[in-house]
Amino acid sequence: MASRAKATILDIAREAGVSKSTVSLVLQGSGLIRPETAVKVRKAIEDVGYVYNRGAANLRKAHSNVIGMVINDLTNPFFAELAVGMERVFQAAGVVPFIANTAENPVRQEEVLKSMMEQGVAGLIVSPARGTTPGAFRRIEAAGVPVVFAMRRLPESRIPAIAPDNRRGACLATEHLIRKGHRRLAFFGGSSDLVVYQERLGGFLEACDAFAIPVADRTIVEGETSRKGGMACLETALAISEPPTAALCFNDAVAFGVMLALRKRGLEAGTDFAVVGFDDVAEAEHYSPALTSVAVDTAGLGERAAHVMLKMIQSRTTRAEDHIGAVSLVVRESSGPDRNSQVGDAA
Amino acid sequence: MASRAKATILDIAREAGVSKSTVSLVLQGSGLIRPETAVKVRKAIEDVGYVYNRGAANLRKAHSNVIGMVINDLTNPFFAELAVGMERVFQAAGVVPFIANTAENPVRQEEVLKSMMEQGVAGLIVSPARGTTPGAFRRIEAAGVPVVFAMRRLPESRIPAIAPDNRRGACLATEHLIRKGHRRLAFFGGSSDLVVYQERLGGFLEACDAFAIPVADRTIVEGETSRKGGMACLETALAISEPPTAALCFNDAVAFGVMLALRKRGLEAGTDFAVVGFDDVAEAEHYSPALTSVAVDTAGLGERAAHVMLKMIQSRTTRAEDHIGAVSLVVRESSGPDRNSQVGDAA
DNA sequence: TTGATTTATTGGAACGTTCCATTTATAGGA
DNA sequence: TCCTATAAATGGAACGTTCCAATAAATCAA
Repeated sequence: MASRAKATILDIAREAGVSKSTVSLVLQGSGLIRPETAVKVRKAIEDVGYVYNRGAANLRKAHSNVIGMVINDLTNPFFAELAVGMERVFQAAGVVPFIANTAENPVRQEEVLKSMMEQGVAGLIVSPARGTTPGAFRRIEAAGVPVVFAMRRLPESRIPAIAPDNRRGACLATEHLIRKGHRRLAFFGGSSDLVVYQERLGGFLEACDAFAIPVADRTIVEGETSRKGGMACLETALAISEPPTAALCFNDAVAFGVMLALRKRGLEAGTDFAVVGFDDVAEAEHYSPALTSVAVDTAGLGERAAHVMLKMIQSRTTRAEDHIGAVSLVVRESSGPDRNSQVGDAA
Repeated sequence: MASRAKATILDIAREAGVSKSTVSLVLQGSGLIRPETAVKVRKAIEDVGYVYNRGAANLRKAHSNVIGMVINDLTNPFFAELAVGMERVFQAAGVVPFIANTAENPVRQEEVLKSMMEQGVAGLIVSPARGTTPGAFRRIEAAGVPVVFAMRRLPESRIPAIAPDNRRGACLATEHLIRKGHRRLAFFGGSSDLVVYQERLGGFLEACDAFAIPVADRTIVEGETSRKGGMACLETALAISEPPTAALCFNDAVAFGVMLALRKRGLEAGTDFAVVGFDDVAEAEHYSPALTSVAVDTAGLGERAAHVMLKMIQSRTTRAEDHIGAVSLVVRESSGPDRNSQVGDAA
């Protein structure tokens, strides 16, 4: 089974008694080949244990069938879901997406992008690492390889982005808290170097403005976008003189951290302090108490991003429109009314 | 910036006024080149926006610098952690791992493996999808590409596997439950087509035997390895006449499902029913109640797998030894004593 | 039968690299 | 000065494909 040195198209040609061109045609499923010849060739392919050399083929074929997905944190189930959504549509299109993780490290991201370019990817879907410099994609754009940003965008960049309506989601969630009677509100986690952060915080402030919450009653605590970060945020916020009674968190991970910190203090999320998350990861529903969160349809955004990418490749363009995904607030147990408020549960 | 048609080594040569061979040497960091020449060439590379064509290079260079990681379920944070562990060591070695997800689908896995082979990977680290046929890797082995299994192994295969000591972990956990006074024990989730399942169940039964638990008091419920599966398992188990008072779960996802189902019934894990998970994902610690689980050092296993792979590539072999990782039981709140037992909390 | 048309098949020239065998330039020793 | 040794740079032949233009075989119309 299979000779030592790897078989090429010529070995197959010899084995089947045809020319290399014929073998190539069969490999591409050309209709020009007489069926019986094709069968003969295919048998030879089996016999010699041939594996197609896509590198060699790409040397002639202009573009490849691989698309790169560069993701900033695979450990976050949120991004894993995104990846899965994309894969679904790529699979149907016969493209194989290769995923790489940058672990939120711009240097690593640079390496990964370089490697993918060298590999000759047809396109790149990227969720950029925090701190990515605007110039990081200049060379890739110059090379004419289409890029789409997913979930995150870069401050000043003409690269199309697929992202949820962060501002509206945050606004919705904040309104919800205010309607529950909360008047001293916090925004927990994230940092201002992320566009997403600015959008979400913007929505929070917009709602505060709309309901005339005094600036003094808005507590904003930046922090890591992780459980640990969330725990720290709560501690910081409760230490101030007139602490908030409710918080919108940058994402669900932060929210889980906040809930954990509450429990450690003997407080209960929902009754003693209202918590709302963002992203609505699968876990949110199963937490105790179940987490109120802004659902962003992660897998759907992944599919959308993949579609945009395919279209860009097909039409050989490097431009496309941004896409803003609809969001909705999923109210669960973690966002109860303010205990000291007269307003109560209404609305 | 960057001409339209993509630049090649020859364009650089022309630009820098040297031969293509010189450029190639510079690209490989050869010491044979006079430093000033190298500088000149590197400048030209920048100027023309050159991107290295690894496909073309691999045509001559025997083998590439990319390693494929084929993972059965990226959504499971457990596997994401594994991937991250591997990436750490590959990065240090200057190899870029490309990850692909098979979504637990053998057909998809076949496509993914084929695609990676065509791409000319130097090696493959695989966590095989459920239902993988033993022959799936025959061609890859025949082609001389090293393969390592991570976390899962195949029934009859000479491919080296890196996996935790499942049997011992299950045994440890079961002993713990028995020492807590439980006498009617369950094993929840998973299915017998997985080697891992057989090992974990084996450990469970071994401990049962050691403590002379009657066969009638052992409840084994197969099911999906997800929260949903766990919920179903509990329902099934509680429906029988003498239901178990404790369960070892196939993995943490199942355990979370069991805890959720308990809460829905108004029962509390730890006090009303003891639950032990397997894998000790990050979430386990933060759950409420915190989940007792068997820690397997996921990232460590990932690193180990990556090291084995690098060694195989280096020594051009396709064989290596299996690796069995140490496990330990992390006792938290979910595994309280049996309420009706005299034995109590001792040990 | 002959020429035109269609259907199958085929050689050969790319594609962008690497690497070996040479050539050319530089320096050192007599 | 010439010869040799070393250092630096180079041309050309691969590598495994694709694709164009060309050939060969089969079919058809006259």
